[in-house]
Amino acid sequence: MMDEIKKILMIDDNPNPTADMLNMYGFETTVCLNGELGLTELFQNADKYDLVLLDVMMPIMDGWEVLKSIRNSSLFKNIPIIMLTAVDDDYKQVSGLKQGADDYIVKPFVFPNLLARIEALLRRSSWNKTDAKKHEAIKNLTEREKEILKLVAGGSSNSQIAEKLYIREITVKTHLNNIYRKIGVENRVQATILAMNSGIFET
Amino acid sequence: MMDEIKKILMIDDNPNPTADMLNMYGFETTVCLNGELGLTELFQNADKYDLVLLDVMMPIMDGWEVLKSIRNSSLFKNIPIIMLTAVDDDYKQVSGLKQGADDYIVKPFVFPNLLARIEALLRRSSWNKTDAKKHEAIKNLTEREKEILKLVAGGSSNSQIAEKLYIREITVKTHLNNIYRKIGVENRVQATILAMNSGIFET
DNA sequence: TCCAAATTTTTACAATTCATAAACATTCTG
DNA sequence: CAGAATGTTTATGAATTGTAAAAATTTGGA
Repeated sequence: MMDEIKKILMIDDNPNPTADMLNMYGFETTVCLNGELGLTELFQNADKYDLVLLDVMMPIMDGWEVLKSIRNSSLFKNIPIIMLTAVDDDYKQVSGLKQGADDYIVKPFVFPNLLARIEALLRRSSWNKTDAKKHEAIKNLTEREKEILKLVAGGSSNSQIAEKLYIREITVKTHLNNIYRKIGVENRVQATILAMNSGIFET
Repeated sequence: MMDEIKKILMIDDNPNPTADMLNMYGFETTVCLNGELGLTELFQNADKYDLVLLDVMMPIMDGWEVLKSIRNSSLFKNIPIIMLTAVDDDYKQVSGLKQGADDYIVKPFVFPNLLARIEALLRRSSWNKTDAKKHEAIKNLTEREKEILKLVAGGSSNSQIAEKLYIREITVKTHLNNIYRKIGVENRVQATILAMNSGIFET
């Protein structure tokens, strides 16, 4: 495997010059100027980012709320998150770590300090985009495939699925094999687990 | 099916005379004097109760917190809950309904009023103790069976499970069949779904 | 200790699901 | 319209999973 360029999602209404500096140091930094945009960007590109930089002080939706939303998604249980706290508020920092931040840094900060923390976190992080990639893959299934996956994840057998969809059982099998290949799993149980965790069937 | 006696869980630090009245009207009412006891009782007898009466004004853990805890459990997504609000606080009532209460009644109330709401709710409720029974059944599996179910719900195949537990694959199959029978499912996907929702593997 | 019950393991056979490859119809898109 | 993507169908062998009955082991109480 090659060492890829690490991608950082920076959610901050005032990201400069940090974002530019990070890019100069070899990262690829995407900036979102408020929490909602940040969440949308992250959720829509689940397999893209290696780390999130999250500012606490933002209008509308503050960093703690964004943090909670990210961690509430089973998809992002492990993505590294560094909080940028504007004030040296010990209580909040501790509660932030409790809520699932991996580290925090107090603003204003010295850039090498941030850099060191980012690199340390990336080094020891177990965050692996494989799962996220699979969730992405689920979203990219065709409608028919999603329909079938949904039924599988509901506990139906192939023959029951065939009956419900008015197609042959053998067709179901073919679809399933395509699904397994596309989402990178080996059998229907793994597909079920992925489908349940992906949450795409809630809408 | 016979019409069984409906069982009510009343979580209230001052349940009289309501509980007695309900029993006189043919319900079987269990009283818990605070939120924690109530939650424990409910969770330990997941397949017992048909409806929860929940007082808002309680020391330590108020009714809204209890409500949240109940609804947070995937097991009790649908159990009917009536909140007993001590003050006519519109905001709280609305937010309570939003948080998952099915109805509320303002204290002090006229008993027939409560009775009517309970009966209406029970009539139209889709709450069905089947799922809860299955979750109970999972708890009652033997250690070995739980171990195997956990591995199944993790996506392992029978041969992988056999390898991990140092037993024959054929033994795994037998255990699985016993598991299916005990928890009332038909195949490993259904067992997986149940296991994931039961949450018993979090401890 | 000894028995009975529960748990765990094993066997043999039946059924379902999976893998692979190929063809063809339909729908979507530039 | 042509090409691409999607959906359906077929066929066959391999692998995995499910069913039923029974033997071995462990556990707990009389």
